[in-house]
Amino acid sequence: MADNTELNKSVSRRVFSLLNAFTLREPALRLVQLSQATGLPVSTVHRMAAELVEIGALERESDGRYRIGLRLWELGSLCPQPNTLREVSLPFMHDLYEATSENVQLAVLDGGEALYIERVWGRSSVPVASRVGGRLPLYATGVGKVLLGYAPADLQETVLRAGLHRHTSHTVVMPGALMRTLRDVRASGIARCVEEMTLGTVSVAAPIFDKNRQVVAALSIVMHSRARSLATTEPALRVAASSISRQLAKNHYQAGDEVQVSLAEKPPRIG
Amino acid sequence: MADNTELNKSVSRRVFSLLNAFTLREPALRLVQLSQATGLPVSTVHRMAAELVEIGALERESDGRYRIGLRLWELGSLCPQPNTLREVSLPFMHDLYEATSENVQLAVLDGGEALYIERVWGRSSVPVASRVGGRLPLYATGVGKVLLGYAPADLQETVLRAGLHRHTSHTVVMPGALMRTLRDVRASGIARCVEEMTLGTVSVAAPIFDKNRQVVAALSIVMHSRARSLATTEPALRVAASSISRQLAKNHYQAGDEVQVSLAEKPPRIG
DNA sequence: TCGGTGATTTCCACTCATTGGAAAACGCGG
DNA sequence: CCGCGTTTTCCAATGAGTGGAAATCACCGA
Repeated sequence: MADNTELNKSVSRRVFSLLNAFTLREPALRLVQLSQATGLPVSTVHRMAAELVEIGALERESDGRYRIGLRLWELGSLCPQPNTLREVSLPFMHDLYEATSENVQLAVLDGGEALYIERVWGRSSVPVASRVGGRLPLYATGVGKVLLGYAPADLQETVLRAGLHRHTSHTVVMPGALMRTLRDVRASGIARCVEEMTLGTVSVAAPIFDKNRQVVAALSIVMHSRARSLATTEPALRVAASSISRQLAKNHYQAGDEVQVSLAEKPPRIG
Repeated sequence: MADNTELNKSVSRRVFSLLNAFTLREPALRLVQLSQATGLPVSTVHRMAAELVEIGALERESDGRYRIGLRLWELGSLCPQPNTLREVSLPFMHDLYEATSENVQLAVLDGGEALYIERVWGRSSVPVASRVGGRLPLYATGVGKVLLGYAPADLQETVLRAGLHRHTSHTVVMPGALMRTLRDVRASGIARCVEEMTLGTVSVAAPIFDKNRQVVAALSIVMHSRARSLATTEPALRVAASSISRQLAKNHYQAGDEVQVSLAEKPPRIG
């Protein structure tokens, strides 16, 4: 818990170590929990949290627990990378969902993990472990294998060296096997992931490129392992992925930076 | 620009006034711009921004401009309110989109404005002014009229007193007329908005209730004014809105708080 | 190539906001 | 009604943050 104790030099760091205490499975924390999680004295946390509530970065429930505030969500939604990708990809993701009725996901590479940016699904789709804003390991997911496959060699090594944790009996935990898979991914432009994260679900994933043919994200379909074979959904996935890439290129989207997409180009109308 | 000068007492406030300088139309700012926008001395901004970049709250481009960082997006995505609404509503929003091919939007009330939480659209949908994470006035949008119509009287007064700004020749700027509309909205459970924000677009909106029949959000369809009449889309909208309400109730969703939705309930699988 | 202008970065002594221990207030369960 | 864990308030000591100023960089036009 109290991991980041030493690095709490500045106020800003303290503030963010406080905010970072919130996670997907622990989105609401009481004062003492926050104190424990950050290693900061209770009175300090109390004062800071109160200030963050005033600012709107945090909200406080009637039961005294703190949560991430709307203003922080709003701020985060200004982040250009996920926003641009989302804006461009969503229509295609819908198409893909319509064609398959399965989960359609979009993820980027961040800090040696797959960070899920967007997800389209319906009532008949299989439940998945990923959430928008959530992270999953690169080596045991479809999107992860794509992102890792196209990543520079040193990242691949880093991930391998960090250790492959077995999630199911199908998880590939042998470095050699994984490296071979990654080469395949690169060669074929498609990654398959069969029950490596959860028994009963399989996924196919394809890379999304920017105008310089750099991989900026990965698109995947996740379905029940008894569903139609992976092979039949692959063509649709490929089409969607390259459509998105093409559209990104049109918008001059590059690597990890800018572009206002439609905001600047389409005439604003309303709802 | 330099509005919040006086209130920059604490470090946390300064940090957030810095972050708040970023907006949808100005998502990338250079050092001096940040300094101007916040009223803080350049050297101070420089030091702070550098620290925020280290933390990941900001990112810095090759051209020296700062942007909101991925970590901040990730943090914001932990905000329970939009997340829960999104998770529950999206499948229904897709259905609605499939049935109409028009923009489907979800917004909540925040700070006297409509804050857009989610949006589903396709290539054939009319372009809209709203963006996820963006804000539009309550009195000139479909979702806004719903949110305002069901809001407590004092908020209605506040909004009226703040002044109704004319966006198009159709914008209702007479307080009396607006109040009458709001009564209608409340009575009928539907709001209509005809070219009040942008010429050429119309919208219908319906409220979404929590288990205590409190309005927590508004759902709307935005389409070209020459499209099929508003009347024909209303039934579909109503159905979707009440389905979402029912689903929220199932998840014990209340007012502005918690509930882990599916995270805790469905078995985690993968992608 | 060489000034010139404006943005960025570095530096450091002053000072005031932040700190956190301690004690008081709260609130729940037994 | 008591006791324990949590939250809130308080305040004197102090070191982190500040910001003016000067150095450096980057870009442009002559």
